Order: sequence, then structure tokens, then C-alpha cells
Amino acid sequence: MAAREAVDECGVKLVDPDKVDVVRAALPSDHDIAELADVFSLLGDPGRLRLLTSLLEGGELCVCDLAATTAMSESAVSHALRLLRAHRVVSVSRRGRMAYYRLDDAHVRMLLDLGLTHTGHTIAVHPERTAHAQKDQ
Amino acid sequence: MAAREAVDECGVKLVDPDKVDVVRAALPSDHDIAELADVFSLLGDPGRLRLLTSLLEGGELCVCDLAATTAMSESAVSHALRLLRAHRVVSVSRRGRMAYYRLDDAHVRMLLDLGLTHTGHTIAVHPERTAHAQKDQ
DNA sequence: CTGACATCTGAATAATTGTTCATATGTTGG
DNA sequence: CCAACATATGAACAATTATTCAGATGTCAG
Repeated sequence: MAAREAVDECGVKLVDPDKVDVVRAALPSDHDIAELADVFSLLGDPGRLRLLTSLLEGGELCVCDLAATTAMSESAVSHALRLLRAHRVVSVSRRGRMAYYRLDDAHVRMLLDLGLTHTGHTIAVHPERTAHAQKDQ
Repeated sequence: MAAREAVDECGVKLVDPDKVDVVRAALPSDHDIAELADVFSLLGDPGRLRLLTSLLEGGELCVCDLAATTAMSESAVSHALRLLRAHRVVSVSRRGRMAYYRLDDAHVRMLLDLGLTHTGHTIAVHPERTAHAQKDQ
């Protein structure tokens, strides 16, 4: 019985082959997936996240000040900024012996912003009724 | 001398202590940062990204079909889904011996959507009702 | 030029993370 | 009950990634 089963070209059993086909056709290319995973990955580290939120708030900061706001070593900050720079997420302008960094990717800025909005850090745009008298749950 | 320099409580030199203070005060708590990094991290893996975009497009899929759309082994899919389940990103409903998964986090859905929109890939963004795509025939 | 400074970099180590294999759990039909 | 099946899980291994240390580069003041 079980008339709803099928097999794909590799011999794997499928339950809903039609849907699998539709989904497969709609998925982004491997290249796009890799690129997107890269961006999310950059945002997936607490250190880099503190760096980026510092820049989001401070606009432009030098390496030593970023080390202070993020509680990282200057070396770690420099390494992280290099990665972010390589992905065009931040840009640098050097004045004298200082290097001032700023956020330079509107896409990432939006993702950051959307992320922060939903961690309770800012008021969420959610239909969750939180009366101002409400304290603890 | 050196009127523009200062030192924080740990002995580190700062260039713009005022700004550092402002930024430090505005940063999310360590807990919020860790939570947000966690979410971004979940989206930072190509496999999980393919799983989630599959669910975004397909609405509800069982493990074996997800293995087919993502080109992952069923074991890898199961492990990934467990992680996503632990973070409440997907939910499962078991019918018989199958387990059907679907996207269950509006926040993540938005991040995914925003991410996909900006990688040049415009996935057909359907009206939000991806929960019950129950296709009986 | 020289010495102090800010930042950058490479290489090694340490930590985290993904993948696989083997097996466990729970379900269905006979 | 049993065998076939779908999914879940743990532990071992492989791969990736972060952090540190030592030293390099380039800048400024004198």
C-alpha cells in the first residue's frame, strides 16, 4: 500500500515528491547560500557583535576605543576588524597613526538593527501586549 | 600635556573617553549579546540555511524530504533540526512515524527574509500563513 | 635620525562546531 | 509478537574558528 511514496534519482525515499521539487526549484543557489551564511556568521560572534553595535551607536571609533567598549584585546579587535573589512562590513579611514572604523554596509546595518530590536534591547514590534504596569512574568 | 588622551579604570589609553562612555552605556547586556549571537550563528551555516529556506518555501516538510531538498544526510538533518528546535526556531508535529517540521519563529523568519532579499535572491514571499499548508487531496 | 606609539599581521594554541557511524526509540502492518 | 521503517541520539572524529603572543609596519615628536 502506501501509494504516496516515491524515490528520487539517488534512491532516497520521498514522502511528497511534488513539494520537494517545488522547494528545490525555489532554493537560492549554493553561491547565494554560502554568501548569506557568511554574513550571518560574521554576526554570530559576541565580540564582533559588540564591535558592530559599538560602531552602530558611536558612528566612528578608533581601535583602542573599540577595545575599551568591547572589552577585547587590541589584537583581537584588529583581527576581527580585518575580517569585517574583508567582507566590506566596516570601512576604515586612517588619520595619523590612528585608524577610525565605521559601519559601511546598509544590509548588515538592517540585520543588526532587526536583530537588536527583537532581543528585548529595544521595544519589539510585536503584537505582544505588555502593559506598562506589567513587571515580572 | 596630551590633553586628548585619558585612561580608563584598567589603565588602557583612550582617545575619546566621552564617546566610549556613551557607547558603553548604550550597548546591550552580555546576555542579550550572547542571545543575538546565538541566533545569527544558527543562520550562519549553509546546511541550516538550506533547511530554513526549504521550510520558508515549503511550509511543512518531513525529515526525509528535507534531506532531499538540502542534500544532507538524514542524520545531519536530524541533528540540525534538534539544534533549531532547542532554540525554538522550528517546531515539529509528529504524525505516525513521520516528523513534520515548520518554521516557528517570526523573528528568524524576518531575518531570513531580509537576508535573502539582499543576496540578489528574491524568494517569492508568500502571505504569512506558512503554518498550515496542509495539502489534502 | 631615534624612540615611543597605534595598529597590523602570522603562526601556534585552544576552543568550538559540524559530520559520520552505529545504535536506540517508537510506529506500522502482518 | 515480529520485521521494516522514520527519526533521534551519543560518541568519535574532522574541520573550522577564535585568541594569544611576538614581532612587523608605519607615524609622529624631538
